[in-house]
Amino acid sequence: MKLERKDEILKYIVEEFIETAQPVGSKTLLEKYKLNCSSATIRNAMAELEKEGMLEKTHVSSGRVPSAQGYQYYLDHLDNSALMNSVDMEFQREFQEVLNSRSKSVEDVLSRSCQMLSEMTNMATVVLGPKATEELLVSLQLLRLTEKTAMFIFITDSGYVEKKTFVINNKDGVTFSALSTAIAMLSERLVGTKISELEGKAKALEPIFIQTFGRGGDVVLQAFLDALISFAKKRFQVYGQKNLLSLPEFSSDKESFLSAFDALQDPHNLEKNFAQHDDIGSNVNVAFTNDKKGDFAIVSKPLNSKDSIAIVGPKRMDYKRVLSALEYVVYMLDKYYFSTPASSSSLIPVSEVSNVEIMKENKKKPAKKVAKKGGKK
Amino acid sequence: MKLERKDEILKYIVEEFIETAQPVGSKTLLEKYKLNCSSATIRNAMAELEKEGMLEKTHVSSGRVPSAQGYQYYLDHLDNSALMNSVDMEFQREFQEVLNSRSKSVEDVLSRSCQMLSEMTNMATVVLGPKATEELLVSLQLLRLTEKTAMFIFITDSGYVEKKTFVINNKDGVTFSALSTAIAMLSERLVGTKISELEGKAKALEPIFIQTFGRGGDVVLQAFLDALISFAKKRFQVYGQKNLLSLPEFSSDKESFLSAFDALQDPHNLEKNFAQHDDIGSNVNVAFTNDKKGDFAIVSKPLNSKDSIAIVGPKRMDYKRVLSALEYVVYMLDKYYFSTPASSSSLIPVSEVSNVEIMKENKKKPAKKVAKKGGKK
DNA sequence: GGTTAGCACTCAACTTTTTGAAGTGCTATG
DNA sequence: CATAGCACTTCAAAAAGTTGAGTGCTAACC
Repeated sequence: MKLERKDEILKYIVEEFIETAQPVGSKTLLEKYKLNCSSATIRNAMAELEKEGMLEKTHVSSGRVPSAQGYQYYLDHLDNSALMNSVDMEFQREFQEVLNSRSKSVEDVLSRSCQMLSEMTNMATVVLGPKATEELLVSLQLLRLTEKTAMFIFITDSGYVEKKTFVINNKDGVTFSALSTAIAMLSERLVGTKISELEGKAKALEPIFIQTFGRGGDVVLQAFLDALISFAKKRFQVYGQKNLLSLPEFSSDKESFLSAFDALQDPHNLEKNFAQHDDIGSNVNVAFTNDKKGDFAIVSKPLNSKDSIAIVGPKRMDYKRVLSALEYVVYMLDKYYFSTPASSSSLIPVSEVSNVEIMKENKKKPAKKVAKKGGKK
Repeated sequence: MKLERKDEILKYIVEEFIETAQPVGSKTLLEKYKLNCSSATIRNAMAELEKEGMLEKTHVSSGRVPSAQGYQYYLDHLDNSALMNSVDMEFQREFQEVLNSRSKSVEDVLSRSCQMLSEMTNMATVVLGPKATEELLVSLQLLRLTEKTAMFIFITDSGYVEKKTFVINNKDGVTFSALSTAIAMLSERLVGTKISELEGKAKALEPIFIQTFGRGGDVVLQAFLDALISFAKKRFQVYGQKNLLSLPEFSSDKESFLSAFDALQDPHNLEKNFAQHDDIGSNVNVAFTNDKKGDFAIVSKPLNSKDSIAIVGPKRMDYKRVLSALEYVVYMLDKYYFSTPASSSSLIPVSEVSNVEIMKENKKKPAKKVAKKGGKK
């Protein structure tokens, strides 16, 4: 059996299955893709590919479906250099509009980017930030909201903001102004500390507090520490998870959708499947999960030094589309937001670039390589 | 036909349907509830109730299903005084634990409360805040994140925090310190302004900015205004929407779940069906929606002067359970968080109340009345 | 060796038929 | 006004039959 043809057949099967979500048969393959051989030959090739673990059958007389290994092989042999130029023009145009949109805050642009990614890929998109506990406290404030309520505001070095509102009751000398003093004191000592080390460091201040405020100081400190414990580990945003419901792999079976939904409720579970920041700027990472929580493909890429962006869906996804779209979006965001080349302009760089370039001929396409990364089996 | 019996039959039908989600027949009714009459009598009553618009049939020889009007009647005639005491003991115990939990910030307690409500009612729970645009700006800050990025932080009088990160590029004199001065200036003039009026008011400052900063000031101001425009209207949290998927009304039909999901993506659409704050502290409101977006019941109650909490699900929901749970939770939250009776204690009131009371015998049950409010038909 | 035509077999998916349970309305009677 | 009885309706689920896409294998062919 010619190796070349076998590869080709595998590729076609993967693509056909990606498109139709139906097991692929030898005849269909023959008709749709012009292979100059007969269906019997294709069947032979398929039998071999199955033996090699690239394909699977749903039942003895069904067509073939790619296995995880099959997808992996497909991904490893994708023509990456062509991907970047395959980004849909319409998408590029729309994305350009986002970059030129009125509000150019990182939050707004990122959120709209993700919505667009979700929409065009019909998958869920996740932006995953670093664990808040690994970040540094850069600001600790107290704000009076009403007569009886006050709000702590914690801000970390990557701009994560967490607020905690408390009810104050002017007893035991816990007045707003006392609180204010306490927080100023805490702020002075704790800004610059890693969140995870905050508790220990704050605890050490307890004697000072009790000395200064009496018993009330104790309570303040405890409340502060308690608030910290629930300091969100959730540094993520999920977009378009409802898209998954329209996919055949989830719509047929309620359970699987729910488990996908759950997994996306707390994507930190998926974190180990994300691209690492070590190789920032280089690769798109494709990982497959395979646990009780479900069976996903996670296509991810570091977005900047802290965050990653990922497209999450079933293994059967249009990788060409997904990889190229993600690559494109990250490239553009990086270019216009996260790096600031000398050539670019003032406060909001994009505002000056009235016509964001559209990549059609590849002049300076970024390095692109799909990295392997096996999910735990 | 005895009126009393008819009422009773309607009530049983509603409750049976709530429980089983199946059309209710005369025989079932007779067997399950001890009505001292025959099935034929029940049938006659049902025929009358149908004529009055309380019941509907799914097809000519099916059992009966309550109509919206039927539910309304049922709700109007619920024995409200008994509800408050019907809250599940286990739930009360668990809720007490939440109130006594380590972190007593309003955010944490509220979020856990809603999770509990969702879980016990198997519905979605929504906390809806006021429109951000109707609130006052109480703080406007600038924070340097990295060499190249800075973050605006807006805070409104109800403690809503919004952040916008921008990339700074030291050109045209737009340095961080210039920005800082600008924001200080803006802050001085704009704090206390209603968000919706901010834009106009800021615009008036443009000449001053241009004069002070030259062209750069212009850009800053514009960026600021643009960020405002996307200042989230979304002041809400949704919990447990995945529960809806397990309900027969949604699980059978993907479309209906999606429309429910969509409706919950932006609950401000549902806002008109929420309890009004005029009658704060008084009533639980039950409203039915009936539009293209779907068919829900919304059981809501003002939580404090700003926010409302609502349980959202299909019209077929266990109203006794839902009403009592919501009533209970809001009552407890109000008691320990939003009002601060003289009796209560220091910084975080609940921390002192080591054993939050459990209502078993009704001593001081709050005023309770179900308000009518027709959804638009 | 690789390729192909042909054939028997498998199995899921769809359609049709059958059956039974749950329900109603109506009528005559207590 | 309530009830027993009966004829009729409808849906849902099971059973039975039909179809079609797919396979593996064998024998022949280049």
